[in-house]
Amino acid sequence: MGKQPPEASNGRLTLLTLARDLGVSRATVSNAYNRPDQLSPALRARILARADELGFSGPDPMARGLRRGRVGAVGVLVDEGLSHAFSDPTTVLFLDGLARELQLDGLGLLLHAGRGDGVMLRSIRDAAVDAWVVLSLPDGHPAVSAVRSRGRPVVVLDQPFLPGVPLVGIDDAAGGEAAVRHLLGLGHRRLAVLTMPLQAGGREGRADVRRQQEATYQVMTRRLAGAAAAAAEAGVSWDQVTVVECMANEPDAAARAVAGLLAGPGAPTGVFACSDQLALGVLRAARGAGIRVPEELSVVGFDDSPPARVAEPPLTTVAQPLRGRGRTVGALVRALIRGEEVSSPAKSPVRLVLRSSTGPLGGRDRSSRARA
Amino acid sequence: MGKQPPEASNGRLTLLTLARDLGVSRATVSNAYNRPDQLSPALRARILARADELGFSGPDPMARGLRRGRVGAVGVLVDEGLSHAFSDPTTVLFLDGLARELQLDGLGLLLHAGRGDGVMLRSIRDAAVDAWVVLSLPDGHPAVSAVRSRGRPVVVLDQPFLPGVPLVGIDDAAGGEAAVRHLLGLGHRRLAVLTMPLQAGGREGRADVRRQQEATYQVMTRRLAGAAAAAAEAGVSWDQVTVVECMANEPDAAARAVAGLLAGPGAPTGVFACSDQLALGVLRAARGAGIRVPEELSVVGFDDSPPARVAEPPLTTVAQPLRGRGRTVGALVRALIRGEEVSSPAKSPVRLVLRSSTGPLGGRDRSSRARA
DNA sequence: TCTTGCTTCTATAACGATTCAGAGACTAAC
DNA sequence: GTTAGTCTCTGAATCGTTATAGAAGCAAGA
Repeated sequence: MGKQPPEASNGRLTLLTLARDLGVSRATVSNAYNRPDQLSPALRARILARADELGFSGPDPMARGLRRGRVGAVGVLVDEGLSHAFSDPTTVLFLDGLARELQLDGLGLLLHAGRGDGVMLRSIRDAAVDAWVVLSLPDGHPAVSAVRSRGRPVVVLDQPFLPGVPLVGIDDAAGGEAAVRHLLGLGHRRLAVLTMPLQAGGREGRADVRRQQEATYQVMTRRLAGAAAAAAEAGVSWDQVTVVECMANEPDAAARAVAGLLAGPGAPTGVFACSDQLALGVLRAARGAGIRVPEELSVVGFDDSPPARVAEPPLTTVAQPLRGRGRTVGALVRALIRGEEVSSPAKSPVRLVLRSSTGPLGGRDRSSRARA
Repeated sequence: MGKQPPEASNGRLTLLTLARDLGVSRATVSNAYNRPDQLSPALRARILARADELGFSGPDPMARGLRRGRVGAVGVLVDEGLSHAFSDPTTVLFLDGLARELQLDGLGLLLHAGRGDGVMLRSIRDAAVDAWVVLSLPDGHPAVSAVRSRGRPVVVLDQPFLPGVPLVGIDDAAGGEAAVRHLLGLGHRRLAVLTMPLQAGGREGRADVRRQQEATYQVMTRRLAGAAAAAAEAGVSWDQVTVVECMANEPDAAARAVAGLLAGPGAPTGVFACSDQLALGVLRAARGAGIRVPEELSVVGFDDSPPARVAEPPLTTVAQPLRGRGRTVGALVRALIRGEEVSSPAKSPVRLVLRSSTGPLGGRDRSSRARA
């Protein structure tokens, strides 16, 4: 009998308390929870039964985390507030896929939302997590460097690009190209493109080429580049295409941003909205202005989120694997936590889903053309 | 010079590494981060600068958590999957309010979703959190007892009721009563009530009184009781009111559940849906069946969630403070973590918001009656 | 009988920080 | 010159667990 550890008269229930009570060692109690093969089934049963009796709910997660070097949680960094993030079906599906995948290893999701202010940075410094997932943050967002300096594995969705950090993304340029090519193919020449905020904070209104290139949201830059490529291919100068930036990735913002445009002279006959959320806003604005879709106005969205399917009319849109991206990111995170080396997977291809929000220029055809 | 701690040649950067490097004690480095008043500004600056240089991102959260007894995270328990929870605007707003309030103390949100299976229970046991928030879980959900046994503060939203555990809720009965009284006041006598799942799993179709009373979701029980009280008051037997249970709290589920009802003989002229999500489904079903709202059918929702305002037509609904409930719960959690004693606040009152989805029986009035 | 091996359990050393009591040095007051 | 007080900083104890090495007991094989 060596030096006795101090009396655990603390009140708090610990492994030691239980061990004393049962007359066994701490290690044995620990093994009862973590390594059943290390002790006789009979003793294990006795320990667990007594634990239950005393109301001991197992080893303290913090101490275990310290000792083992992992806590079983993954930090998720999202832009803006939570309600903002959650009101976007795209994000929600991503998180769902991510959570499902991580649950395979019993990993939880620790959400961090904010604009990168002091509070957010502090909570990043202090967060007990095994890895990080960065969710479409703009280049230069302070939270990103805060996360990197924590020295834990990181996986990025869409952006920013960080050397040596796995990134899961899609071929945004191809998506933008497909959308605009589709509109051009239907005969539309008076085009408008609606973008999410191009820089943190956002700004409502026309975005000239300069603003387009200065965008800190590369996803937008790439989709616009694709759109421009399609235009060039059809001999349409990019200058003739009205690019409008919205204050936020929400239907309301889009509806506000296009209201004037749709009513004005030389209104576009085809609109490519860089997200379904924005496209829904366009539909709403059109309905408000008495403009028929697709007879008078064709609208293409991006994402193929659930609301796109039930929209009135159902949206033609660029589909990307939403929940699937979550699972992919989750799988990478799990591998990184296991200590494996991983690299960015190939960008998922995108695919244009044709529904009823687009039609030939001047078309009067009301028949359903859904070929999804 | 007493016994030297072992060489920190580990590779990993710790307080000790930094202390050695600078020729100061661990305690001083710790103070540089946590108690600036405990050392000279000059030394503190030197320490932080050197930390930055070496890429040391501050004290290890796990070790700090163990020593201090808190980690800076709050566990949130939600029913079903995350996507399910997030697709409900009510939940999203609640979480947003909760996150904002918790952020005041630098607390993050650790999400746990699931049906109470082994995986979920295990992740509850292993989660490093300072407190728990239980989000409308049915009575007897296994996750609830798992959480309670962890011995940390708990706050419940809506249900289940747990002795000694603060609960934030609203006056559901009054809400149900107001909704049905409103319909009765407009002259409606053929009524239907649409409920969310009454028990875990849900079931689609008519719910007889027995099923209503066996509901494990007390929120439903109470709203139904209120509705029944209003009916009784007007001399309408509860038996004459068609109560239909939906498979899920989603518009689609509601639309499916009422499709037959609206088409059939003796179709109701007034519907009280126990949530806006369900009410939206009713609107959709009505539109699909060519039934005009409110001329031929009046619909009342519950929650006053954002979609209710932009619905077509805008929903008459029972308003409850959505984001506000999140803040209230957050404030309670913060107080509990500080060690204060708290008790359940009074149930927030509810209030009927009149919009355009309800009208007098047989009414043909198309003028806007929004008085919200 | 001695060795070998297996099973079951224990003692002890980390894990990386925070906190408390106090050591020195220096200043201010008497 | 002594005492008291203030600033800085340090040493050691502690948080509750897991991992490692090894002890004790027993059975089997040579």
